[in-house]
Amino acid sequence: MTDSAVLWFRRDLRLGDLPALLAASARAPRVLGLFVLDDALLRPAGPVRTAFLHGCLAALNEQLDGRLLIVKGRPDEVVPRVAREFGASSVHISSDTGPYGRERDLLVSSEVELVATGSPYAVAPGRVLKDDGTPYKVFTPFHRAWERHGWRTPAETGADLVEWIDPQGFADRLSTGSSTVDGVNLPEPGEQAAVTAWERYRERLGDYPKTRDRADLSGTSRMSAYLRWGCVHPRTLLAELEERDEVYRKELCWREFYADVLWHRPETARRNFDRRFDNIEYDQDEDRFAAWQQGRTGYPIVDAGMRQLLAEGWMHNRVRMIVASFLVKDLHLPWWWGARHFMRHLVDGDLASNQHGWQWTAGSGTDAAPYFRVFNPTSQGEKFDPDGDYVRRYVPELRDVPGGKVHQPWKLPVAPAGYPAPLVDHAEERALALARYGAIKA
DNA sequence: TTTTGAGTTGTTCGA
DNA sequence: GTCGAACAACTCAAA
Repeated sequence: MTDSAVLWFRRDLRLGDLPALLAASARAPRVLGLFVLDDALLRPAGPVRTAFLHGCLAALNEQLDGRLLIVKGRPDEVVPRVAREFGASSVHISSDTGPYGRERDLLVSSEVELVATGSPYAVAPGRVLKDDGTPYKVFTPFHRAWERHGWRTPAETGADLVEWIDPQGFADRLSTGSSTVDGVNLPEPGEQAAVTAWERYRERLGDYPKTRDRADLSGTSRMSAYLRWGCVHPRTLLAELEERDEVYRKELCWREFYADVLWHRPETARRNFDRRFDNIEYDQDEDRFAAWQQGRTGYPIVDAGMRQLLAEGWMHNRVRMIVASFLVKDLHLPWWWGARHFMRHLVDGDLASNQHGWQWTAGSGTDAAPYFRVFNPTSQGEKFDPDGDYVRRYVPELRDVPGGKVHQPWKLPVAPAGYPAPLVDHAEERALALARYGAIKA
């Protein structure tokens, strides 16, 4: 037993149910909390996710009575230096199972003793395997095996477990950056906010199966940003679900499935999971891409979604599928263009869920949508935003169009001022998409 | 090894 | 308006 240890926070910005903290406390009575602002990690993130991160760091710092050490730099340089400086013999982490995190941790572990305890998942990626020892490629059997595997109950941890080392005077110490972005409505950051949001949502969990697909209602839990930064662990949520919450539990499992897929196939963060789709013909139309990004396609549900993304750093899950289908199958643009845009703007942007969600839409992923499954943006709008409230909330040009009529503005006697005509004809583009997908099968 | 049942999220067409 | 079938085979998982 030595005197002190480092707890290096990454995507586990909390103190409750944190096994790495338990492990650190078993090694040393005095612990230094560290976060490394790593350019490589933050590069794909835009101002929104960065601001939310800073908010979470500020909240964590407050929980530690101002003793969180934030340092900018390369982890393989910063972490060993900090450990040396504070006389720590071990550095404790929760595993990061993404492609970048794995390489980074391998590099750091050649310099210091890196002790990994726990992961951001109820079941760590790589644990659920088929009887023959190979990973699952289809969700439903993975889900069955994942439920069978099970997970621990939440660990009892908290700030009072150790004495936190005060890093006052450490030369490179930074304070947290801004936790706001002009014009963007972000969720309240931090562990306490996550717990409060979850407690409030729990009362409405029973409605989840009925309302989760409705863009106009607040039927989803909006825990994604908190799960992204580990303000709360999925185990904590799972422990409070009941039998009847199967649909919600399944959604948490999707997050674990995609993390598992990325663990086994790290290259699929950039490339098609199914390499046969490398031959699909995509267009390279920057103007159409810009119209999609800005929410000026002339299809109201698509434009509302893209504008919600810019206004809130978040988009309703159903609408994410609609805009993704539109980019890939109506505009014929590469899925990774859309994936990159999402990763830049989403406050909950998670590499595994994002890249594989996009590949599902594009047809190139695990358990992919059959290629003939092309979302119709008009009927999806009418189905999941029946009164048009969602569209009017984000598209002011259509604010005076009543009810569900808002989904087909081109049918109105007078075209709404300032709103664009449809960028493409859906029926035509659908036929073209089917033809291109059919071509690679031949 | 072989066989069998099944596979997130949809649309369109024709009866 | 409502309903079922077609869309297309193919791969996966497990018995």
